[in-house]
Amino acid sequence: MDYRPRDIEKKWKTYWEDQDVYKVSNQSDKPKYYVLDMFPYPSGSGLHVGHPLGYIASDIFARYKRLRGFNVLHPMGYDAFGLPAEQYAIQMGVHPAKSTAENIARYRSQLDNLGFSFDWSREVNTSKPSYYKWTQWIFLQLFQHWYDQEQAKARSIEALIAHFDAHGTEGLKAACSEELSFDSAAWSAMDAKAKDDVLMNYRLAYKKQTFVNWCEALGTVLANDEVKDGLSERGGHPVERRPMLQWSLRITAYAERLLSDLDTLEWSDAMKKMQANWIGKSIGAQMFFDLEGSDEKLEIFTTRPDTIFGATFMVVAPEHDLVAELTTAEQKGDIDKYLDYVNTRSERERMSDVKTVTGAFTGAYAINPFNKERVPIWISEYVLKDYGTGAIMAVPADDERDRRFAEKFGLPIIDIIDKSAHPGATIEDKVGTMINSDFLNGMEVLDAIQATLDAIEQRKIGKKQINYKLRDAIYSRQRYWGEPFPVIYDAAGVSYPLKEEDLPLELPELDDFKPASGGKSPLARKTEWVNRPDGFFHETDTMPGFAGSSWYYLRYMDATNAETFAGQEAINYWRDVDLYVGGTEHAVGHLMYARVWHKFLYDLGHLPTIEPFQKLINQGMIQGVIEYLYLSKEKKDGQSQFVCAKLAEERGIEDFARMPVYVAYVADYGTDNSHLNAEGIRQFTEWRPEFEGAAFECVEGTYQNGVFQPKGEQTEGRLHTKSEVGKMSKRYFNVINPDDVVERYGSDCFRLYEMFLGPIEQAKPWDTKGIDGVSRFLRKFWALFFDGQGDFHCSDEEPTKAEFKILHKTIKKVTEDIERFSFNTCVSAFMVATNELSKLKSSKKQIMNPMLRLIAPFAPHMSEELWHQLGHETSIHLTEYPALNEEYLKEDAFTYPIAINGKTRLTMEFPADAAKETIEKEAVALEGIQKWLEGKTVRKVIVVPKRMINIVVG
RNA sequence: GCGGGUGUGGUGAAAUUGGUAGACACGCUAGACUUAGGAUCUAGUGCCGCAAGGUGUGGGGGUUCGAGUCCCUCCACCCGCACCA
Repeated sequence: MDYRPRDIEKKWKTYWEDQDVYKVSNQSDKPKYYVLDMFPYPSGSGLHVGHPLGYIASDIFARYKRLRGFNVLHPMGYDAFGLPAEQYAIQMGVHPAKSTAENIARYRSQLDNLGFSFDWSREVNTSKPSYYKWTQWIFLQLFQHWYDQEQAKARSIEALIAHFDAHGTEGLKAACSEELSFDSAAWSAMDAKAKDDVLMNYRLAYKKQTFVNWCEALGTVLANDEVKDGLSERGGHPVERRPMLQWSLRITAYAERLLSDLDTLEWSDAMKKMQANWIGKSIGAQMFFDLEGSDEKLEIFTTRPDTIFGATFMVVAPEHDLVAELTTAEQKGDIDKYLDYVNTRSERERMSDVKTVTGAFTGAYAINPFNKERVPIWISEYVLKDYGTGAIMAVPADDERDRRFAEKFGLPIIDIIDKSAHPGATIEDKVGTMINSDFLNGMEVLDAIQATLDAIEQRKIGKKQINYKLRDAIYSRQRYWGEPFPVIYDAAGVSYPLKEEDLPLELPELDDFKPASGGKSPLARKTEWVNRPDGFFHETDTMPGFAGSSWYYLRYMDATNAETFAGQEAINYWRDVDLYVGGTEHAVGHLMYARVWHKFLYDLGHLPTIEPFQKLINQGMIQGVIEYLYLSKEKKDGQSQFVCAKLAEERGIEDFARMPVYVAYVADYGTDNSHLNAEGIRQFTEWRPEFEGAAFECVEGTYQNGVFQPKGEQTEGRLHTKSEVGKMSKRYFNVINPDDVVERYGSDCFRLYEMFLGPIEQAKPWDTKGIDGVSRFLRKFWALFFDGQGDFHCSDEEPTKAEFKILHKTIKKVTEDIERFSFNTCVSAFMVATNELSKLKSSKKQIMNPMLRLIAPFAPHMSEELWHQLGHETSIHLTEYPALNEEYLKEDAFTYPIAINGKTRLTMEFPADAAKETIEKEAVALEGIQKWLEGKTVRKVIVVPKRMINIVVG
């Protein structure tokens, strides 16, 4: 019988489905294990060979754990709300629900092609009302809770109101937008709107006027992690800072727990660092500076209070609330001019240009609380509104940026730290002895910091404070394709939560998805929906992409529950995700939000664990080869001219050589036109070396939405390329569809090959060449079961010791390697075993039966087929993992490498239990060794049992 | 600039605690078979050398009987963050 992977695979796929082999129950005596993949956003271009890498690894692990006796939850679903579907809707007029459903169908068929053991009965789709009902429900919980810093947990708004009724803000320690102070009488005197505003100051989901990342091209605001280098992560459009009334999540309330609980997780150090950096904890002091001629105080934050005597000026952010008040009449011109300049600067410019020193003097002075010196107050964009208090004391002697600023504007610099004892120390290192610093003189920096902190608290001019870089997450999107907010407003603008029984608040139908005017969501145009019959108004913003993905792993535990987001029993059984597999691109976004939601639900008593994802594995990206094409045209003067340079400019690509290949219009290529499509466009989905330097005729043009539009006249030129390893993407024409590979080699081969490519966490370019080796291996393995006539011939004969040894060596190696997620070496181990068994012409049931169970997680179809050929009636995937018997691994002898001065010269076999002395004596006496010892003295002989022998001579 | 990572044959890579560097594959070379295949099998394949031998894990230095592995230093590339007070 020949190995025909596609026939086998279809047969067993149907069998598994019919038998519900991968269905998992929430009740079991077995220990639980939860293996989760980051669910995909079903994009229009389908899966490419890079996507399944993590899914294959997690599937192998899930199957392995199942065989080892665990009740394994291994689900899959779709993150189905999002921008691309909506962009597509705007362009093509297709409803996002329709295109999303089509994309999901395509993803499903691609996933089904790869032999995954997902329990599809638990599939989630974040855009379905039955799912987003609970996204809205969790949002309402966030809306109706606040964070009590004293108890370090979320508490109900009712408790907060009770506190206000009794004590006002007295004794309240709460996470809030700004510190408020009122007594109970003032609270009860407030009208509904005022009370609503106060509560918004504390709610974990709150609405507030804030500076947000506005993306004009997308017509919506974006969260910080959705902005990269001042451009939107999706689409790469410019983003600007703009004040807008927006929903936010008070994730900063959880900053400390997010940071400290990282210690409980098995994540890579890199991943923990990324999270820690994003949280950005720093310990320092809050300090108040009196303002000359004003009752106001200027609040600053510093991590270096010890440098207070070197503070020769203050800098506040241009957007700081006090700027207008601080500015004196004669400085108003300068300040206004500077503010105009700041306003013209895009976020992008601001970020890319951090070297230029700019600023303006307000004319106002602050008073140094320690030495009562007058300190001028400046504004500059290097001080950020969002961090700390948006104001600093500048110490040019001890801070690089302050120094540059002082030098540019001629401000005084007072040396305060003597670093002469620390030659290599940089300006920012916390070492040295204090000078010119009054009571701090002579102290070491670290002591001085503590002494200053004490003095600050003693003099009541500030206090020790902890600051975080983490910002609250902007939670509003001015889009259609997202979860509607379950919040309504009355005519006065007071907000009310929808009742739980009114959930889900379904997304209304719309036929035009373009944003409404004035930065409003498309929903705002549907006035009959916005204006409710009861006189209230709907919120028209929708929730961001990360809403649905922040808790989907909980829904899988009990995916069809209509009463609650997941039943308590199911949650208490599954608890948390044991293994989470996904890309690093979610290091700060998704993983941070999911952790906050988890901790919040834990606070409310819905979850038994403090963290959602115990172990995290980041699969590396599978890259493609990008062939960039450029055209050169011979000019009369002999110099070549790059025709594409102009095109590149139009397309906003700075480096012409980085242009994707498809822009070329090749009218003729020698006599062979087979590489041209119907329009005569060469889409270089593969590159042939002979194209390099080939002459051709071309016209310039653009390529949009699959249509080439020629511009300009035909010219002659030459073709040049440059290749580079990079992202696999539709726009580079380097996408390889797993379906094509599977069709040719089978999905077992595809799975094995993706694992064989290298370590799971490493990025690597896809190269189909090596797959033949894996394919050969599978056929060789298959052939072990059949004789020369193609008849099944696995015998009942008792295996030899050598055969048992091959089996158990492989069991040991594969088991250890799976446990450390080293799947590439597992595949090697299978190859080695197969090569050895082939050589022995071994085909015995006692060997092949366990061997099949060992390889089953990797090659589920083939192993199932052979398992049934061996006479079994039930699925191999429901059996037990083969047991290791170390007895077979015991060696009678060991082949020692014998080295002289560390260089291996020859090898010699000794009995495993040979005494050190015997080995030493015999090794030195060997003829092959003696010739190396001539004329030299043996100084020492090192014998490490079962390792090596080293003879030291001199 | 800061933080993290990686550097090993022509290629993907392996070497789990310091102990025979290059397992396993791809590719290449030679050969066998042939119902001529995208098939299979055999042998070889780090580099230099006919060989003996030498040499070799980004460069330089160190610790050690012994270093791809540990320490110092420099270089290159990749990823993340970036005026964070």
